[in-house]
Amino acid sequence: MVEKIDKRHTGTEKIILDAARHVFIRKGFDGARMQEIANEANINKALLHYYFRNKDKLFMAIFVEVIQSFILSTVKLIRNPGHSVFDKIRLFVEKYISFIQGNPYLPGFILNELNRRPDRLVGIFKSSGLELDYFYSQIEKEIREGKIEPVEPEHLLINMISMCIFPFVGKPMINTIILSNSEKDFNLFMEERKRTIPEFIINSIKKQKK
Amino acid sequence: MVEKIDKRHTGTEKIILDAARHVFIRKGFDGARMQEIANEANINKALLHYYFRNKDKLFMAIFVEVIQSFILSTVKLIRNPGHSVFDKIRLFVEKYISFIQGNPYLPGFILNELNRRPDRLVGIFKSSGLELDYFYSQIEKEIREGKIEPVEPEHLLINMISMCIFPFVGKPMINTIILSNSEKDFNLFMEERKRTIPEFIINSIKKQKK
DNA sequence: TTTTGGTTTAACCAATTGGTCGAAAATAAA
DNA sequence: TTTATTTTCGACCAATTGGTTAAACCAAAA
Repeated sequence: MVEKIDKRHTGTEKIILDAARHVFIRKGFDGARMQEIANEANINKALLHYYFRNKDKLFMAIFVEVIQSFILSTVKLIRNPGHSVFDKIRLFVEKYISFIQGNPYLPGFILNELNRRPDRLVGIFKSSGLELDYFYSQIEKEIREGKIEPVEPEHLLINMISMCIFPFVGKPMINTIILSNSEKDFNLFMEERKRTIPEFIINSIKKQKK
Repeated sequence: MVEKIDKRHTGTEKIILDAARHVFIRKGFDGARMQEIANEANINKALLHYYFRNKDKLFMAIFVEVIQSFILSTVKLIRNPGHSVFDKIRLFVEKYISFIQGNPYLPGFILNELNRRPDRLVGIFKSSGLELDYFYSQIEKEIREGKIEPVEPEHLLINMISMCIFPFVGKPMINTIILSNSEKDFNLFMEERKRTIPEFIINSIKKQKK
């Protein structure tokens, strides 16, 4: 109990936030216990309330932070000009999956809380400057230029995101159903998907040579 | 409070299960309250414990039921012989999305509980006779016959399931980000996907004419 | 009518949980 | 050093929650 965690140059506030993020992501809002967060931060429970008045405030603090980091990783990729749609698809899938591999419980956490209290979301999203129009116009432009087959941009985007995120949310299911018989493990499967998904998408929308 | 819900030919046990299913799916295990379930069933809280010894037992009862209904709707489609892979893809997407439209909170509930207590899952899945080998062999057969391009069956299946389920899990996100500017609503979007997804998949794996 | 068995209820209990309070350290200001 | 301010803590509280109990209810059998 004595071992003080290396504080670096950060204060108690940061320590609390780190602990809270861990616990909330593992257990969700309802499952998380203030005491558990306090333990993980090696501090007194009363301190939580000293820095963040109540559980709700503490939760929102990390929820906002987490969602914004998630959105940011999306925006950067999609907005970048100078890449063709195909390039962006390859880049997006590769980087997005890698990002989630580093934070495998993020999607489940976000999706769960999103559905439990949808109202809380809107403001966060609006304020994080997610802008998809540029990506949509680029797709429509390349369709007109005959580089790719006609597709609905919204569906293409959702398809791409679905195929990247869903496996992480459904990981226990996939492990049981899909990979049970083979000796393949989940991480290897997701590595394959970095190659497999862009192939799959591009194959579908690239202009056919008749 | 007096209005007795139509019991049909079922007893209190069924009434409790129905109430429990509603509350658990809405709130998850941690968020659900025995009292709330009792209220929704118009019975005394002690009765819950009389029929199902404790919260855990009650939860497992409905969890198993729900998962099996979900799996069953998958198995039926995939196993059916006499359909080509393309037919099955069209049928699967159409029926699967329709099924979830009728139970829109099922995927979120299942995925969440799956991740919270993965261990509980395995047994349920094993006992529900999910068998994918037939589908895999059929795909490999049609690849050999030159009907479809070479693809990894596991990835194809996960892609298909991802594109169907994910939008429901991420509904609040989609509503905010994707459909906010257009007047399109979510249900219409999913109706479109019944056409859009099979098109997208088949386009990707159908044999190219050079 | 009395008995018997399962069913239902109100009242209660112990444990947990989010949150508070006043005092003690620790730190900064004077 | 003395004083004021901020940070940390142990102890406590009120409310909630899962679970129990003993008694009441009620239909069918005896």
